[in-house]
Amino acid sequence: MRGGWTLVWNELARGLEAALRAAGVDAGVALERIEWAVPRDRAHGDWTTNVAMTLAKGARRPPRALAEALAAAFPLEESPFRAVEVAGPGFLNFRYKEEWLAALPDRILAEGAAYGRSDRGAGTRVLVEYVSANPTGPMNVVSARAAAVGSGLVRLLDAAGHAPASEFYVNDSGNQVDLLGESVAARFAERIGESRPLPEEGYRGEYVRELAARLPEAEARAALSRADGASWFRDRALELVVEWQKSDLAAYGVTFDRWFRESSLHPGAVERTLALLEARGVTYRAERPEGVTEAAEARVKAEAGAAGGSGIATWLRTSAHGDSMDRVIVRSDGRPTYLLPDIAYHADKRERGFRHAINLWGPDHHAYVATLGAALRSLGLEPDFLHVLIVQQVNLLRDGQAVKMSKRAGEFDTLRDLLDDVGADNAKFLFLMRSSSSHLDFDLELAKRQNDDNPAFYVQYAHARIRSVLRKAAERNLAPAEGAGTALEAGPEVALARQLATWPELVRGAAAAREPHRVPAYLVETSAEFHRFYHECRVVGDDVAVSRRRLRLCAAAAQVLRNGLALMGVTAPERLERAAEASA
RNA sequence: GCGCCCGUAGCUCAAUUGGAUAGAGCGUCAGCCUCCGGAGCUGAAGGUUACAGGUUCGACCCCUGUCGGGCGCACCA
Repeated sequence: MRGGWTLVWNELARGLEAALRAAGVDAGVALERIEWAVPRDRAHGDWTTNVAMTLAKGARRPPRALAEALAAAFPLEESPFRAVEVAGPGFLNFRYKEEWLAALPDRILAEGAAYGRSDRGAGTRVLVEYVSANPTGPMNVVSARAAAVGSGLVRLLDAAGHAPASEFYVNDSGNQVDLLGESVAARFAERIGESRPLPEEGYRGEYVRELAARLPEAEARAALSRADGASWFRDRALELVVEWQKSDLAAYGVTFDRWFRESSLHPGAVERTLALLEARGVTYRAERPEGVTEAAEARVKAEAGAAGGSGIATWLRTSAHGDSMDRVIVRSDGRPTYLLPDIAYHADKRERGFRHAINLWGPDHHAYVATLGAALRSLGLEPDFLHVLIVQQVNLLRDGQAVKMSKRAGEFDTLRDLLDDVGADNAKFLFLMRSSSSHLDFDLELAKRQNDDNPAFYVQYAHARIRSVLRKAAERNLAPAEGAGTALEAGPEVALARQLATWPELVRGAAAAREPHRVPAYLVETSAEFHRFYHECRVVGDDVAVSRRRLRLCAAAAQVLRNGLALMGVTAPERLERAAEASA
């Protein structure tokens, strides 16, 4: 084990290995698959494992008997545990030594911001791509959710010992940006009193006029009269929108290691990828797909009669890797479809050394997961290279009523609107609170509330409250105890210390499952545990020894809250100002 | 028609990758401030995990089917 991290599961694994040897069980590779958990029910101890049940069959011993043997052979003396019990069908339940818990606040404070970090990810390089909103307009609230989840996931992976990088894929080729350029050109013409039609499918939002107003006028006038002026407007509009997106995300506290331009893949990487696919023999030229599942068959027939079947195209055999049908990668007119540069982009990620690509996509792309995954496998990438997280839609509510979002009219709630309304901390906390795969009701009023209706506030309040107590203690020249404290008092003190002890495991598990929403849930629990402790235990009191011990525990709790909030990109305030007007 | 996601307390959501008696917040009801931040805390009520089968020591989780909701099914991106 590298580093000085407090990792209870390392202690457990070491002890268990010894116990297995002593019990004559050859766990072999199974040891890697053993699950350790903090039981939901505290009556079941501080840590539990089902190892006896999972190894029983291989060891040809009844789970209960195996558990008894392991419990007897577990070297408790040098472990953080005073007892191990066998329960139920064969669970092994461990209980902390009092002195181990009493010393925990010291370790937490010594490790500081590193408490909770581990090397379990073994430095695996992971590229997290998120938001990647089309550079054609303002970002919406789903992008805000993706930004919160994506940046949180990157920090979480880093804390768990992976080597993550973040990327925003700028879709700067194709019809959409051409249309944006045309739309801006039309609005610029309108601005200077000339006539240039807004394209049928053009962008009509008010922001297009704002973009037009920010163009350098002389150059824009010149471009307007040139035959090839459209590309000038497209390029300028694109740069303005990308800068706009960058600054909005920065205001939200979200930055990326790289903004990757799709245009950089054309034509070199795209052509190389096509050649590679052809060399692997996974493409063919035809008018119709050859590989089609029975389910998609009817649809293909229907399409053939309609607009489709317009000539000989190049197809990729994605159906060989689980897609419902083969897909066109080069149209009959020779232009690549969106799929080909996407494959090239992901091949590029792999070539850059990333072992996993985690993509956060909107709900409208979930059908594409199977297609891209199959395409990458047909290129020879590892089956587990691509991992897509669907970030589900957000329903904005105001006092329980749906807020209307009409994209057509250009009147929709943008990421910026959201920030201005509820603030970055509240937005991020609430977005991260829920599993990203489930639809989210986001109540704008609740998000601004300064009480425990609002979990972001609740956790920040707990932190500020602790800092306030520490300040109060300092006024009385009371400092937290140094060195190993005396044993904690049974009840709230021990309960709080136990809660703090599980933080590293929470980080590890959340990172492994790629579920950042476990972090805010843990922080809410920890805050509640602190408030309970605070309510029952006078911290700054007459007994100096007790005061200093409790201050130490408080400081450790604040450290854990701060570490958790940092993973979410949420601030941990030293004090909270009371809202100007109290609620009536 | 086909595919994917979802269905958990009145509401919004969890449930440590198949673990022990399914938990939080809100809302409802009943309590707690001579004292460190009451912006808080305690307790109660509230469940056939949509439904029906199956798999096994054990199922909200996996499999099959049914019902209900969302999304997607271009040589668009």
